[in-house]
Amino acid sequence: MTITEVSERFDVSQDTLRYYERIGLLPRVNRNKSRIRDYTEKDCKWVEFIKCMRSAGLPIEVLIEYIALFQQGDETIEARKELFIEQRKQIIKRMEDMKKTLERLDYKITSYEQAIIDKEKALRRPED
Amino acid sequence: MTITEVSERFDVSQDTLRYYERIGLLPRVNRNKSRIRDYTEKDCKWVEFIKCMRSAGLPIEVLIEYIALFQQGDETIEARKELFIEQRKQIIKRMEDMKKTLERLDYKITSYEQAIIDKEKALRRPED
DNA sequence: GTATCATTTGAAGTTAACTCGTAGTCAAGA
DNA sequence: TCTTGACTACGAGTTAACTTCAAATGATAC
Repeated sequence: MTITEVSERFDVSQDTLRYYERIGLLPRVNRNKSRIRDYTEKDCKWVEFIKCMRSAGLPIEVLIEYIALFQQGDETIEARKELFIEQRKQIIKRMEDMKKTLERLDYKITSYEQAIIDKEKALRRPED
Repeated sequence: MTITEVSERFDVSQDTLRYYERIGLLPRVNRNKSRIRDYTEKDCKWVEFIKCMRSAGLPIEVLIEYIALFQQGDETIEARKELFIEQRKQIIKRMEDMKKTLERLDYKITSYEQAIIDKEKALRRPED
């Protein structure tokens, strides 16, 4: 699979794919005889995984650490588990913050709606 | 209220408070006779509001726009409402992404736990 | 066989959101 | 009066995460 195909399939720019590989966020992708990247299904799984984790705000640095641990084999299972538990905690914290903000936005939106209705009512009153 | 007090009260650095004001994210704070900032309760409300919105990931640019609209008065209520509705949509999208990631992390954590248990069991088996 | 086009690498540039550095002001304490 | 410490403005520096650029290479189309 070429970089163009992977880029389109996962909606990640080619530059980003190369960048991820360069910084060790993606395990090194194999090249064909012309030194051009040839992505396997396994590589694609990684891309999809990274996309998912990034969309939840996990920092690249943490993901690099995870990949490194993963490549060291079964000895690092405990460490990987701890890493995920920590990230899980942070996602929950962020979701709580967002929930609070959401409630506040909802309240504001409702108030604004009421204000708009009131304004219209005032306009429709005969004495104006 | 001095900048030190506000900074401590909301856990926002003095630099950030000055920065927010400089870029128009905070309405201009009054100075005393010595040109030193003297925050009112109203100013504090803004700081708290900005902190809340930022914690949910609303971009500074959007918040600047909101403050600008707010300062133009009642004519901008509709625009402010639309701005909030758009941000609301984006927060919900991000929360959904996070929820998906969370489920995936939970699954991984459980698998790792099982793997650790299996490894320990293997160690305890008499034939080893 | 030459033009075109995707791809390669590594370095430099960009953006958002701060954060720091510098030089200067001002009020209070020794 | 001298110094100490908080504060000021504003420009420069930083960090994360990309993105763009430039020069070179290789394959394909005509």
